[in-house]
Amino acid sequence: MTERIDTETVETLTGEAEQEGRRSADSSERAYHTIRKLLVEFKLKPDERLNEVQLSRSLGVSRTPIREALNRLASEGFVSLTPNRGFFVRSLSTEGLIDLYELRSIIECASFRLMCERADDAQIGRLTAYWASIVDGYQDNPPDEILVKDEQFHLLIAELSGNPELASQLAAINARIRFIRRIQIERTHDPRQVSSHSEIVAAAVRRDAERGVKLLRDHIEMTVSATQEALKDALLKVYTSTDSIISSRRRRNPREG
Amino acid sequence: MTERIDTETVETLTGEAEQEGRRSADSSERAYHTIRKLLVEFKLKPDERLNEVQLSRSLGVSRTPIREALNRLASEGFVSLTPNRGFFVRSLSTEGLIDLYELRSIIECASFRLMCERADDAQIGRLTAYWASIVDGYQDNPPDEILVKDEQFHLLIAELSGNPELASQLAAINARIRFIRRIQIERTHDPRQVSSHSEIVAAAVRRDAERGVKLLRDHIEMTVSATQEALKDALLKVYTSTDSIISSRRRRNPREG
DNA sequence: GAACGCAAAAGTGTGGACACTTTATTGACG
DNA sequence: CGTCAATAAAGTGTCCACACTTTTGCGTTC
Repeated sequence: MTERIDTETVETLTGEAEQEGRRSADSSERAYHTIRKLLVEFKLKPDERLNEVQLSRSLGVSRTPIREALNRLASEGFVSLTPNRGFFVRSLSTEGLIDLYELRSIIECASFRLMCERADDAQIGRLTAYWASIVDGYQDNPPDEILVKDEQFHLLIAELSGNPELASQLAAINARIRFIRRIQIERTHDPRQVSSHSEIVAAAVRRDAERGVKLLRDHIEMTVSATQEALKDALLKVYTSTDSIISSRRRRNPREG
Repeated sequence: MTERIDTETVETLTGEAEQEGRRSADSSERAYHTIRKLLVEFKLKPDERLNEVQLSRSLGVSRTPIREALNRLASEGFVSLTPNRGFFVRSLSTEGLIDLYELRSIIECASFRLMCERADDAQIGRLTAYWASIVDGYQDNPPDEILVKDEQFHLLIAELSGNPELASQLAAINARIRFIRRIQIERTHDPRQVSSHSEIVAAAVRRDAERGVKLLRDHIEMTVSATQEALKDALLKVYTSTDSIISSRRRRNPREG
């Protein structure tokens, strides 16, 4: 069976008819987003070797933009590169995820603290307004929506810290844990999420850094433990799906642990 | 005047004779390190447009590995990419640097805290041993050596936190502020650096997280103010050097702010 | 029949070509 | 003279070709 990628997912790239040669001038960019999406959505499985030729065929572009995309993804931690052997999907280990959650907690807590110090009332107002605009029926949203809204909420705090580096770091971390977060959100319909966010907003209004940091830490801590469980589901979900891109016979990279 | 890059710096790439075709299989990797070094050392100036053809000629490889290297450098924040216009050296603004120092402080303080919680005596021993091995005549080293040793010291703390993400984040941040740190170290021969490190080690041995965090914060804070001054020197150093690669008439990228 | 080695196949790494876009240059027009 | 348009030059984005490396497959040997 020749390995093929779900066309529905990839369509975006080949969308605009392309009988004749090149003209788009952003194949790399689109390849980057498409492959990244495949990674986030588990279409490409952990430890799997990425075949450049196959990817280029699937996305309808040559290997050059594929490689440029993979290089970017490599420095962002989505994939790894072994010389002369190619790119591999980042492995999915519990420890690695816990580390990322820990990093996220650090960035977010620091962001909140700085926001309390620096943000003026109008800026804090943006946070309360945003939360007010999504709080109604928050839990009734589909998981994808919840995920986006939750990420936006936390990202807004990072932006209000006044340090754009914090915001971009958080965005990068979010992208890397998104795949597991989505699964975790599907599993746990915890109403405490809502009250937790409300309390965080309240602490922000009072400029109560200590309280907010504690809330955030617990908020994230809570998800970490849920993640442990979600991970089992994830692994199941990954290794049982029939439309695997790579052929069934899966082998670990012999050069890595 | 055709723009040329100091050959002495670049030599590393063409070092091993290459009359006949290709065979190395790591041109991208070497291009990455070479260009990164050029950026760190100010050989390539802020806001300057990077000419791929020229770079490829200078480094003796084709544009393909150059572009792969630039893509990686782009996602690491060293350069930016504007479609159809190419790669530009990250601009050198005070605010941006302060943000990076702040991020560094956040990562380091969190690392220290975690190290105190998690590292066993043998691991703390590595820290004390490393510091003991470099403390003698620390300030007498050339600036480059001081920089490397200082970075290693702080990186070791991040590693001892037990969270590899923290270590890799810190390494990335260090690379981005290295160019200004070097200049700053040249300027300020502050003996407090030494005692500061010693105190940090002492706090680590006592597992005194609060004390260590305070020391680190002050330690970095101190450098930030020195950086403000160093920046003036840097800008001078950059824009007065006669063999500027960019022509005198300097224009900002019209598509950016 | 298991281990080894050799040859074919698959796959990555890089050079080079060329279309399209941006930038620089030239010349006409006000 | 300065502004604008047309044109030429330079530069990027992408494809393709091919060398070199790794992996697979097969036959040979003990």
